[in-house]
Amino acid sequence: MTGLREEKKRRTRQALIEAALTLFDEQGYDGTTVAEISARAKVSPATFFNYFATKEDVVFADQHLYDEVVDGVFAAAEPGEQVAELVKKTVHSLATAEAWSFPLDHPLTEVRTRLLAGVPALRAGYLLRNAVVGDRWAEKLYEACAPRLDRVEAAALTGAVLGALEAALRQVPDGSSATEVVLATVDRVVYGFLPGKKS
Amino acid sequence: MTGLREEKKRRTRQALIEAALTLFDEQGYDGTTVAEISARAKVSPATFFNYFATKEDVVFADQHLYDEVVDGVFAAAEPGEQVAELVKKTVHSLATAEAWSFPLDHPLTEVRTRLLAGVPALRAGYLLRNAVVGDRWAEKLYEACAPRLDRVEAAALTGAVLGALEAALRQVPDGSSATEVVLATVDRVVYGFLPGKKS
DNA sequence: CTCCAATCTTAGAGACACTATAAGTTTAGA
DNA sequence: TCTAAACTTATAGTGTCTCTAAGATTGGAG
Repeated sequence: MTGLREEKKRRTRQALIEAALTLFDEQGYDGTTVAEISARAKVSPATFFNYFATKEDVVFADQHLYDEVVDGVFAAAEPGEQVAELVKKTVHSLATAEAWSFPLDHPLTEVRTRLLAGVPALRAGYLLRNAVVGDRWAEKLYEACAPRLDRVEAAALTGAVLGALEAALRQVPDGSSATEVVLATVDRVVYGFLPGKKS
Repeated sequence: MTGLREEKKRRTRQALIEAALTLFDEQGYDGTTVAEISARAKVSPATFFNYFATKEDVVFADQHLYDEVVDGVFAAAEPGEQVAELVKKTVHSLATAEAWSFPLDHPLTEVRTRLLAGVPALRAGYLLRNAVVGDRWAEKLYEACAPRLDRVEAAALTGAVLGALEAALRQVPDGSSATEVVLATVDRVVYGFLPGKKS
């Protein structure tokens, strides 16, 4: 079923991502044109926009999968599950999701991380995608936990978790353990919202 | 000292903001060109970019003042002040700062709020500016409170507060009291980070 | 009042992201 | 092998934004 057509598309897409990240690394994001990216991937500029709606989209690759990750957590949740547990499970699932089109130890993963932190336009795109996932997360959390939480509380909780993680991870020195920071940060935020439920 | 020159510039700037917001309201953000905005304000398109670096900048007006608000809070802080107090003071100062080039009851204020929430590109810009203010806030908070907080904790705390507020305010129905939501949300986030300091 | 210098506005040319359309090419399946 | 669908591409155009240089306006000195 995975015909020659699909395989070719997959390889073109991957070639575009690799070409883009490599050029962004060498020349900067603003210093690289879509024409250069597509030339390096040996396709026409029109084809680039066939795969990615915008130039910045190529950096975010498969991040849209986060929506499905959130849905999956709540689909698997038992009714009446603790709010704190649901939040932590979601964070864990998001943190370990393979939504980056490269293995974590691939050199271009580091390039992408550096771009997301350093190029304002890309940080903005990252924050927006984060916030949109947060909207969905809040909605699911509300549905699963009402009336223990109202809509405002659910949004504040998910917003706080995502906001804290984005800011905190920015301060973690390279090579240091991000996982510990994630766990500690989530614990503290959740504890503020749900004092009785400290795990 | 406030010569005729400065006054004229101020009026041109205000005219551009009003023209832009009015047209965005009538035709949508994407459906409005810089040429239309500058025509309505009776200046050339080149002049528009003299006042605003980008089309989206016109929506954010004087939001850069938030940097000075943050600096002001920490300049006025006494050494050894409680972390919780500093955070709450900063939120209060940010919430009441006049950084919107209109009185809060001006009709265009509502238009701007609707645009920031509804147009993805503008929400992204808003989130980015929020995050940048958060970076500065975290740095100041760390300087004022070290070693009671480390850099990661300071960033997580400010990120959580800003993230929670952005998400929560999105859920508050029109006309309902945003102030109460702000206060309650900040209390909960701060309490998570500083359990002994509940106010 | 006059003129100079600084500042502000503007026109014009151009780079680049992105859209729309239509034509050409490749693949899947009958 | 032939056809229909899917994919790629060229072309032309719109709109944001940059740069440069020329024109207009203002503040201050003589």
